[in-house]
Amino acid sequence: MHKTVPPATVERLPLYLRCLEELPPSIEGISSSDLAALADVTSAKVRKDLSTLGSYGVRGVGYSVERLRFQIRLALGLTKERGVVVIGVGNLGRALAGYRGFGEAGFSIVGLFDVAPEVVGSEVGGLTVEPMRRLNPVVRTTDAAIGVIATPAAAAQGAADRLAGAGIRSILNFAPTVIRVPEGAEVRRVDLATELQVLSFYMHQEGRE
Amino acid sequence: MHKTVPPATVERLPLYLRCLEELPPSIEGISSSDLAALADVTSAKVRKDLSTLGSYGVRGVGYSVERLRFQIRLALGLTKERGVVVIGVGNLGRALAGYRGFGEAGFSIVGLFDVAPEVVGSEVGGLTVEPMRRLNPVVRTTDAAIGVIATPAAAAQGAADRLAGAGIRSILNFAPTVIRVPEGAEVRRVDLATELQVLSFYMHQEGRE
DNA sequence: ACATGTGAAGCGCTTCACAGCG
DNA sequence: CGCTGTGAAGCGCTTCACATGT
Repeated sequence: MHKTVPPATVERLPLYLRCLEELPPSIEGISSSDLAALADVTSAKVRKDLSTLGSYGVRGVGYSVERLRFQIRLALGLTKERGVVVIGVGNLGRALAGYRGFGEAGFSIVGLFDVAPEVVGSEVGGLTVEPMRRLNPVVRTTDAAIGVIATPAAAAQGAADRLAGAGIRSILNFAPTVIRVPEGAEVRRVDLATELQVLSFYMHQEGRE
Repeated sequence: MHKTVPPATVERLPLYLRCLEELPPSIEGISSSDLAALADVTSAKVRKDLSTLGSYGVRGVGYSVERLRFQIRLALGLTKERGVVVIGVGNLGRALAGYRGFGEAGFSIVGLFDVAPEVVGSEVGGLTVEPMRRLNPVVRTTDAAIGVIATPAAAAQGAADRLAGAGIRSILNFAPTVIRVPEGAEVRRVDLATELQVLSFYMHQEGRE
């Protein structure tokens, strides 16, 4: 029944969820191959992925869109809104603060923090930027669950330490460096330069042999 | 000799390169296990990855830092600077335009484009935002190689089509939607909501059995 | 009849462990 | 001796193909 969901599947569940949420309300059911076409994956992958959540399809018919949305949200733990704190209010931090996709995805920014005195106190995306020493109390009172690091590389490890110290165990790191966190904490890294360099590889490779 | 580099390795090469570039000039050699520690991977992985580029290590000693940097840059096709055009100058587009990491990684933004008349003509990060119809000529004259989509989801497919039409075959998509491109083009997707939702899964999972 | 759910096969990545070589 | 480079084993993900169920 509740087998453990493989990491590769976990990475695709948000994709499926997004595709399902883009469907017009008139569409009540969907087959694995139709969903596969929307998500640009194979239908076998869709079926295997969904089957790890349980048997929610109907043979000969397909899946109920609404049921699927519910089950994926459940599996991802999106049953309640999760608070996000952002450290580093530079270009990227500002972009994150103004990003509307948060709410739709089940998250809300509950705190912006920076070390620079000239930034602290300014209003960004409806929130006032606070000094780092306010991190712990804000995390405590808002019950924030996720920390986003949007600092320069040199400040990233320090930010991670502060987040860990505040009890945050899920970190999204936009700084272009590897950060170390205590056992039990989870870090995901998003690195623009890496993405471009990977594209560069395949571009470069094209002309080969 | 030049075996094909596995995708998993390609994704790690930028990481190694970054770690190597952060080293002080005094360090001339490095072992696979030291590099592994910096990159937070296993030493066997480092050796296997580097061996696909050729045999550039010295048994009993390690790798020459400079040689490794050169070989990784070569493999990634970072021998010449590559031009990047950005479509969509909202919060994210602005953040990208101001991002300093581009240059260090071997890229430079050569064009910013938007459909909104109130944005076109404004100066962002040292470049003037241009209307979409200027895309083709700019790509042609600058020989831009990569397109970044920083539009809202609804405009992403159109942006991708325009990029493909301009001859761009490497696309980095920040819009939260799946885009389709012609055969032979490469797309990488960076999705904030997906990252947060994956974190949410593991957070949620923690309390289990 | 038709689409799901799933064993089984296939494939690629990771890890192991050691031969090879400076 | 120390560390690289690499076959071989182990493991997980993907794909196949069909039994299963409505």
